[in-house]
Amino acid sequence: MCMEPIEIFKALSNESRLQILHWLKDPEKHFTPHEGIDMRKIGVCVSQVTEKLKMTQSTASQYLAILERAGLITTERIGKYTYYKRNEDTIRDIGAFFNNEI
Amino acid sequence: MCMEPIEIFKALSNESRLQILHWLKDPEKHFTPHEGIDMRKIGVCVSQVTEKLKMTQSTASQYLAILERAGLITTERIGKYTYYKRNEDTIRDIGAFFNNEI
DNA sequence: TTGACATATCGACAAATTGCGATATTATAA
DNA sequence: TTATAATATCGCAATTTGTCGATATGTCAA
Repeated sequence: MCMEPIEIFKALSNESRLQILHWLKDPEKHFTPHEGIDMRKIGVCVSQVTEKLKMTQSTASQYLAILERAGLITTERIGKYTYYKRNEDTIRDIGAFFNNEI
Repeated sequence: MCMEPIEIFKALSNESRLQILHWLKDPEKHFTPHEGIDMRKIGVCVSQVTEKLKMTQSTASQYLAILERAGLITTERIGKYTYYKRNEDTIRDIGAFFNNEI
């Protein structure tokens, strides 16, 4: 368990980032399909998030980076796409932190 | 269940405020006694928090107000003292929100 | 190699947050 | 009523965050 609660709460202190995390819970439901990729296993790419967010590519990329630095999502580059998906480990840990420390 | 997750996460995005919330879990352990008050039932006053925080009274008062606006603590004025204690309801709700929505 | 697309990063600027000192308000005791 | 202690609020400078447009970097296909 290696996480920075403050960094995590800051990452969660933004409606758009909260939505991204929520959408990633059931990506098939929220994102348009992409290159026959299994979103559940691999994740979704920046373009998909950008479209869904209705914000600029720059902002989407930065928000994903913030979530990643907080440990809430993981990243994997495949070809020219970068896929992001939830990191259930950290999400579980912060839940536990919530119950124990807060 | 009436809470603003963003406001709550912002309130939690600060080391001092996180500590206050944590200290209030077991106030007897963390605060110096005060006027024979039962801290567990009534809470702790701004002066106690100020002393423990080692910050100014102004900052302590503001941080408590932020936690209160987020619904994480409740306030009760008794005489010239204002006592604050945890609001377990909201804390439980945000935990549930975390498990369901995040 | 070049063109085109996907992503990351930089620079900017407004808005929000941090934490403080000074001051206003409230409540009690004398 | 006044002095005093406890708390809240105001105004501030410094820092961080939100969001963008522009540009740089990476990757594949032709």
